[in-house]
Amino acid sequence: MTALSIYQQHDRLLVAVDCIIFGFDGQQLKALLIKRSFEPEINKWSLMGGFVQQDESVDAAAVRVLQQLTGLENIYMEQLGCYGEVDRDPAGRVVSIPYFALIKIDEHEEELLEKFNAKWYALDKVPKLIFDHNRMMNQAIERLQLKASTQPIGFELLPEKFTLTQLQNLYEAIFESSFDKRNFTRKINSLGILQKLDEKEKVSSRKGAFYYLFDRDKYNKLQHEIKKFI
Amino acid sequence: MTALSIYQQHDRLLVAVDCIIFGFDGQQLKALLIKRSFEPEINKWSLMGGFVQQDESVDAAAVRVLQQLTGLENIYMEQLGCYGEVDRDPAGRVVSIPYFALIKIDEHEEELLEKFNAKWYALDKVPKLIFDHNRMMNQAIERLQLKASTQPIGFELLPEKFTLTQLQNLYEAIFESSFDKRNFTRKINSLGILQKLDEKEKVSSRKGAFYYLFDRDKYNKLQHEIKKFI
DNA sequence: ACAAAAGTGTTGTCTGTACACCCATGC
DNA sequence: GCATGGGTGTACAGACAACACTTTTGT
Repeated sequence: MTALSIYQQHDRLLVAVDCIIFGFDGQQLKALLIKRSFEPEINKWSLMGGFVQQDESVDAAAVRVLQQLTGLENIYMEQLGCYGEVDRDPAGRVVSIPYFALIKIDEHEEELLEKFNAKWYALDKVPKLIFDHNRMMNQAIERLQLKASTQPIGFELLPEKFTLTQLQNLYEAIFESSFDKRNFTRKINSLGILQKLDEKEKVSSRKGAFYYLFDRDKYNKLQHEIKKFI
Repeated sequence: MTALSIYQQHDRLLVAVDCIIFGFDGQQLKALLIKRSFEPEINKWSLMGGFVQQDESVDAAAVRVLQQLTGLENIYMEQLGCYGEVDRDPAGRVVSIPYFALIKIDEHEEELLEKFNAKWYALDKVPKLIFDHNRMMNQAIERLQLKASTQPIGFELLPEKFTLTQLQNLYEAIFESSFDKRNFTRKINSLGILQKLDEKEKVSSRKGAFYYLFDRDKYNKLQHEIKKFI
């Protein structure tokens, strides 16, 4: 009896990963969806997904799928859980592990949209998706809100240099609410994790707004003192 | 080509569930562990687990495994995520979905310990477990803390009637810290979700302490106003 | 000179925290 | 009558929320 055969009697299932990809265009949070090019549910809107292979970890499968379908690497990803209903996929017994990914939308937009039938949808305009993908999407939004309130993941969605107004717009989009500009600025500055540059962004105003950087070193030192971001 | 055959080319994996079972003995939070009676890693301490079958959902498998190994039904359970490293189980490629469960320890204790090689361990005395089960345990503790701070799941660990001291001891065990009795009482009472009984618990003090019930109806009405429990 | 976005302080309210004594009862 | 755990109020500090005007500069 080899080690492998111990489990021979048990059922084996297909295991998939699905990616909820978030981007921010400066005003709205958006999710990247594709029109499926294969059965079942061909031509319907869907998350980007793929199957986990025998010799790769589930996390690695998520990274691979994201890379294959978008060309993106070194992306913030986080596992959301496991969707395991028997009939969730009509074409077979597939257990799916959804991940959410945060990308800087402007760096990659063109290549993505062309390559596959991909499209950015504002979160309140997301169409009906296949299977249980809308539930996954909603879970991802909730998790993004939860996570963004206690950890500095918002910066994954912004360009490296950003203005305070851009940062506030992002958080307003994530939390679907609006903040007082003075309170927001004071709160963010008091965290001590931003680095102010001398350079100004001059496109969206005549006066110009100072650019800031997220200072990851400062954050790493302070992170145990920071309970709440917003 | 049948619907099923569409996915024929993809690998199929073993999918398991593992249960982190928490109980509270009045003083300490404890986890229920078993000494494995089968290979691999026979006679080592382990979480309670089993394989997901072709015709049952992953959630249903977790409920079934808990029922089979403890006799317990109608138990609070919550999925924690997915552990998918290739080599996590040396005997085969197994993806595991851990769940945490909260049980009222006193109602069931005897039957459990006998039936299997099961034992309650205080959380700071948990031994080395097989595979990645210690990581799962730690994740479960973190999740329990997170969840208990915003939702009324503590009551799943207490007998139906409990005193404020018992409730405080529980929260102190969960958060590994101690609270001021007056502040705790005021906070809990201000939530308006407890029902005070006329009856007193007379074992642990001469004066006696009033019993309370968790009032789920009141909670359901108030839940959107309650952001934070403790 | 004006339009448009950037930047900046103060005050009141609420929430959380620290702290100590009397009460009821069984023995 | 005393030992044991139960029950209760107040004061201070920090966090959060509401609020409006001046600055800069391109046209």
